[in-house]
Amino acid sequence: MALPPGESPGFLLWHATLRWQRDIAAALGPLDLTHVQFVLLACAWWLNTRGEHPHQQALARQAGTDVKMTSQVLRALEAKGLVEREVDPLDTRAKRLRVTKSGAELAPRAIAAVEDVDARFFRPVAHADVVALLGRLADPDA
Amino acid sequence: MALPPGESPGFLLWHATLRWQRDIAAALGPLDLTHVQFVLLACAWWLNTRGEHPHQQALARQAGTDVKMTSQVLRALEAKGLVEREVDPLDTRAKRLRVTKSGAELAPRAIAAVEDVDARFFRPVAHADVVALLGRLADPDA
DNA sequence: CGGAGATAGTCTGCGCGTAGACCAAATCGA
DNA sequence: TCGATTTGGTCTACGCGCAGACTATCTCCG
Repeated sequence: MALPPGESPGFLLWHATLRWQRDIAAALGPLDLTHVQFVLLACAWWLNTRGEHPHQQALARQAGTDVKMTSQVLRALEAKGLVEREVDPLDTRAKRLRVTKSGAELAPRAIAAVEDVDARFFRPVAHADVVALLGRLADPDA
Repeated sequence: MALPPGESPGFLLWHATLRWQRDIAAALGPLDLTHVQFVLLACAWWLNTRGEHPHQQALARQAGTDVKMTSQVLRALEAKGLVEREVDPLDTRAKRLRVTKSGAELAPRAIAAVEDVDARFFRPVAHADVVALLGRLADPDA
């Protein structure tokens, strides 16, 4: 019990992410995107460029987001005219995702903004170290 | 642009923290505490054992939490009978925090549970590496 | 064919996490 | 001393993040 918890790894992880999220939010604010909106837009856009029009489930899997939240955020993106959700004729339960022209124009700019934040945020540490360490923590089975 | 973002440090940081938060929540659930409730209870308890009865602001500074959320969560802890918020006679705006007998009994158990999660969660990596890396990311000015 | 179970998506509810506005009390300075 | 500013705390609002329940559809198997 060595509080104050300045040395607790979990505490540091938590605060590092909070700080990172604030930086990301500040960078995406001018683009009128939240962090999660960005992630889903970017993932959908990337899949679209590969010729895939994923279901919401597939996108959630790709982005590592909760399916229920994905549903909700995608509707927000749809309301902003950045994506379209069309019913899959082969499975009328599911919806295929298509990034609109406006979304396709926004996505690369948002990605650049986020990569810029990442570069600045992680500048104090070596890239390979971060990826190795966080990769193991984010998904120990990988 | 190397999506899927499996290699993006920010993406990994985000997901590592999400996973950690789920583990923490699972460990604290049986104690009827959320993560933030735990942090504030533990910090207040620790300060109390040092003979300090901090204001909410001071506790928020110690825990690195938002002041407004701290206010709200402390009222939840008060409703559970874990802390008391008594008006400071020297500054009637402020409230001094005192962990109750019940809170003082719960805090060490919760701390043990969280330390257990941390030990398991960070087992795949070296403790010194994590602290060095996350410490710099959590507070680059330190 | 028809019922059982699985799957895609949505709805409700709760607790952070952050921002902006607000109030009351304390402090500082002319 | 009185007014301006600062400080401690609360309120409202919005968007995650997660859990549980719900509908509609699809699939599989007898």
